[in-house]
Amino acid sequence: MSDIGTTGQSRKRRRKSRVTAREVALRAGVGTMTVSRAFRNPESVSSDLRARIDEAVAALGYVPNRLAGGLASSRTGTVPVIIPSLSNNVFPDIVDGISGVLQAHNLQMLLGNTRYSLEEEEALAATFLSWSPDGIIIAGTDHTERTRAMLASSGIPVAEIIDIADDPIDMNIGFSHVEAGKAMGTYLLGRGYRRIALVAPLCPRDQRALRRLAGLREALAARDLEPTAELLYEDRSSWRLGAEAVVRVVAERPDVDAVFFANDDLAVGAVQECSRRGIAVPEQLAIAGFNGLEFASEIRPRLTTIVTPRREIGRQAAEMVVERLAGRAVDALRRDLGFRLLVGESA
Amino acid sequence: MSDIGTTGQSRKRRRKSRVTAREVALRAGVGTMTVSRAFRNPESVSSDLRARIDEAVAALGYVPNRLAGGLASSRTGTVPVIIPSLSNNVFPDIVDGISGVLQAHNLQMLLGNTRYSLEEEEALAATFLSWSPDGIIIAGTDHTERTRAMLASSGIPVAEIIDIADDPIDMNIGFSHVEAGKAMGTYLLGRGYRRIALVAPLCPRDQRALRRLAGLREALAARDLEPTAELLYEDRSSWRLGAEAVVRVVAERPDVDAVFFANDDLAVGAVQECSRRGIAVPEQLAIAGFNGLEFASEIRPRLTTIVTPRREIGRQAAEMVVERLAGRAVDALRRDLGFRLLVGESA
DNA sequence: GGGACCGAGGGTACCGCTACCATAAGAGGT
DNA sequence: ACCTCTTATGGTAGCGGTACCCTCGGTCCC
Repeated sequence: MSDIGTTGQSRKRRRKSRVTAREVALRAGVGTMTVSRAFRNPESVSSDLRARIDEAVAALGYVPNRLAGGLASSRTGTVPVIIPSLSNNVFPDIVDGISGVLQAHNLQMLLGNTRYSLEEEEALAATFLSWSPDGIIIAGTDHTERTRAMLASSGIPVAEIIDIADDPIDMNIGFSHVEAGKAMGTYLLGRGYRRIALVAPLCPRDQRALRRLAGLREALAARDLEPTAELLYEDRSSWRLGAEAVVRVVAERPDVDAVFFANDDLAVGAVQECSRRGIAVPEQLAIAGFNGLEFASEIRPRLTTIVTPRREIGRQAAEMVVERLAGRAVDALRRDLGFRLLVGESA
Repeated sequence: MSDIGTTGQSRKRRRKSRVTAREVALRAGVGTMTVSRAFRNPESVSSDLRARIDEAVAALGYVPNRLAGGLASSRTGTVPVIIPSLSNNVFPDIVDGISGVLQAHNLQMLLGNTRYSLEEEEALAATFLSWSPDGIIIAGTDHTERTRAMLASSGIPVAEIIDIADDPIDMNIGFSHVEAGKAMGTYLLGRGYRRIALVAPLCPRDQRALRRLAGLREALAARDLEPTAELLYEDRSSWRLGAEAVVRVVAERPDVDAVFFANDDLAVGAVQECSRRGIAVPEQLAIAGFNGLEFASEIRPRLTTIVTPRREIGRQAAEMVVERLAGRAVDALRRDLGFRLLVGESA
């Protein structure tokens, strides 16, 4: 043991050697804790020291290591958001609402995409939780048992959004898709339509879309009616798919007088296709959509649809998480933000 | 001081006391290192011990703490993606391309949204870097000096995407927006249009949109022409904005025979508005868009636009980052994936 | 048969920061 | 003048893994 390890530093395993708080502290002639404080709560450090620290930080290009900070404090300032899709305009709106609030509170949003798979959702939840997030926002109320268990036992604020359920894991902000579907059904019935077809994507399993259909079916059942036809597609929603669907409906069930599409993308595609084929909307065939996306009101005939409070859902969910993190109790854990029937000319 | 702090463990600051590797190791009767190996490289652990560890993990519900792992190894398995917007369909496509590849390689994608602000971009880059990411993908080639410096000195693979530049920070995958604009200009000129108006959003500063306009202007200049009118909007692109823009153009410059919109959202809104107002497209007014979004081909007249390789950009960028992380050299650091002129009926 | 070699497994010193103290220096009250 | 009460600052022990060694038993080969 003459020369092995005697240098005392050759065995260090460092690779990148970023600037650390200690180096800043040395240069500024303060303790590391003061550097730490200067970053997290500048007012608690005298302006003299703060200036010296600022100088050192700038000179050395110090960037605090969040991993170390998170490990030590078990607070990371992150809030993962788990959603099933990005391609649909629905989720970007929600995410926008969330990120505005989180950003204002210095929280970092992490986005995860499940592609409508509960297995991927579970994997994402596990991954995110292993990062010790401060809170978590997740779309939907349908999860695997393990996902529920993980979230419930995580001890952090959990907000399930978009849909509402009777037994949320923790907080729940959204609206009832069943009620929304029912409202559309009631409206269509009120307009005199009786032979109604339903079209939905499954993507592969969009529970909320199915719930909207269920609500519409309920409305029909209340009048002893049932859907004249039902089309469920495995593919992603798109204008093209809506166009195909409406063609199929008309071909297979010419008696149908109205079609409810589970989302606006399908419905708009259908409206366009009808205009191409000379099918009068709504005289020959009424068309209704869901979500109230911008373009629904830009086509002619304007789409009759259900406007959903997407941005508001995101905003409130994020605010509830923030409240919780601030240690304040949140009053209504379960919030039904409702929806609005937008009557256009298509139905 | 009879009972305060005398127990010797009450002073520990633990709060959540998650299950740790040590507990798993104890239960399985192995060392912590073996637990660690069992997670990262299962083959290197004998099947006997592995089984015991698996049992303990399941029984205790152990989830490794990524913060600790990342701090110790300085590898976190994360790749932040910084984009300017989500509302536009353009970015979800790119993100999809990226996330598919990253997911396949067990890398976690983190999404950041700059809202087209270079300041927010800088803040995001700093935040993400403080999480010790393995690589980073960032939209665009225009950054603040500090952003460039941070990324360049980070020592991790950096992929700038969508646009191409002469002096990328590291890797660069995209296409030339100038060339794309020029291609559209050449096409429009070839079709006989001479009095061309340009419309773009700034959002507030979408450099790529401006470059497309610049390219178009170049094409005009080659024939000693210049744009008949230019409209730049601060608002986000939308159908409505496109509709407003086309109305304004027609009102203010009735002599305009073609309008180039910097993106399809605007262009489609314009086409719709024209059909509402009985303006014949393209006979009275030709309309061209940019991006090749799905709905561009679903309206009538079909939009003439430039199709951009969005998903492919995302895919290749992610793959280049993955290659680098695997220690392999990437052959072409700078890749121009080109674009495609899609001739519809609108111009 | 003995030593080099190999691969599985374990000990332990870190990674860089922050919670929890302890300490020191004023401030203020009597 | 003395003592308590703040307020500003620093020391230090973790947070929970992993890199870097090291040991140990078995193989292989001369």
